[in-house]
Amino acid sequence: MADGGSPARRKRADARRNKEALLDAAAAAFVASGVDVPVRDIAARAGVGLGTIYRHFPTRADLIVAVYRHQVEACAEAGPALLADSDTPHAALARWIDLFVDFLVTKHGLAEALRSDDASFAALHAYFLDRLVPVCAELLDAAAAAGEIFPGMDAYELLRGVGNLCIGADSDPRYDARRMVGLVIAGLRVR
Amino acid sequence: MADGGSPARRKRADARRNKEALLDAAAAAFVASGVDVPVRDIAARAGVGLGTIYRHFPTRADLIVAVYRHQVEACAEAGPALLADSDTPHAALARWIDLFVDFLVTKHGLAEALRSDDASFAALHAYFLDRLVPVCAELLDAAAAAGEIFPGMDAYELLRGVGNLCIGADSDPRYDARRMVGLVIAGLRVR
DNA sequence: CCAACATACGGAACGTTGTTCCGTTTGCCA
DNA sequence: TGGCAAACGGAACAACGTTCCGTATGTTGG
Repeated sequence: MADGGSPARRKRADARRNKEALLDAAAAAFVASGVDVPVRDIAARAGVGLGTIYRHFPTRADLIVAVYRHQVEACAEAGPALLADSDTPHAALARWIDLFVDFLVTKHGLAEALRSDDASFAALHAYFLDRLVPVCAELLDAAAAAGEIFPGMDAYELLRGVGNLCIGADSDPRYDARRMVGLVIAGLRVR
Repeated sequence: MADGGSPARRKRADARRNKEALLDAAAAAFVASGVDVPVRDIAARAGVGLGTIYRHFPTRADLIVAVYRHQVEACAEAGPALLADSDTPHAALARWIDLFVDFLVTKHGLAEALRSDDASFAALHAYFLDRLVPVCAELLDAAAAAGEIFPGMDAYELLRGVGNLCIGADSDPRYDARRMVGLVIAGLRVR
């Protein structure tokens, strides 16, 4: 358990408890009110003070990353699997992007936060990009190598665009982010 | 009947003057700090009090619409002209969308405001849609009639998606909204 | 088991921004 | 020019993010 050598002392029990409570409370609050939910609401749900939430998660991005880390990891890991399972690299790309879109549109306000240039979201930005851009690049390269899409598409730009297309998709019945993303993926094809 | 004809009394001179000053100040403030610039900043630029700005422009949307009305009108009117001048309806559509994108990406924060579901932006939403959706629909219909794109694309959805793609395009050198929008337009083509 | 100390906690307090409200000023017309 | 409706200004309040420090408590050495 001790992470050998590192002098990182075991945290106090109440600190660990509060961190867990905050994660649970934040997850619930995000579902109920979106990732923009006021910090006070999360603290109240968790039954802790404001100081506590800022001590454990200095920025909102830290909290969001902590809450959604597992799902982002799952999405990242699905990339190679889809490439192996799909008929063509382009199909794998399309299915992977669909996973990403499904994830984003079901998280109230996450797409907005993801593209925000607010400094307090830098960690969020960085985490998503670090984890997903390489996967997307791999899929793009495979599809380009197979001659299915024109080469040179930048993975960051594609993800950024797809993320943008997901903004507000959950609060407008006349807008279907999946259909628009589908157009983008179709537009990538060589003709 | 008593209010028949034009009962609209001529406004007081100071009121007209202040409204003009506010429009100028808002235009400058939008350029300098984006359409999210604090109301106080606009009031200070115009040299008026807070009450005055709210009296003339009850919501931020009213102010934004007033500032950009001319440019939106110009964009709307360019639609039929492009249809007449271009080689094909699809080309006209592409050029018109480019106009729209150029307009959006040069207005700090406007794309965000446009897609916001905040009630105070309802008037903005309504104005842009009323003015631009019919034009876009006309271009889409023409392209579909010419067999260049698959039929059934909804003008509202396309504009909404294009607007989304423009969000944050002016603060990220790695992201080119025009290229992403180009993919969408390419994706519309029948193959 | 207890004391002493580092750790962690809670929430008051402050800054920013949107929005309302009302006492005061001012343009306009008779 | 007098009077009044129109318009003005900014104080005041609410919501929110963020900081800070006096207080409480888990942990550990004796």
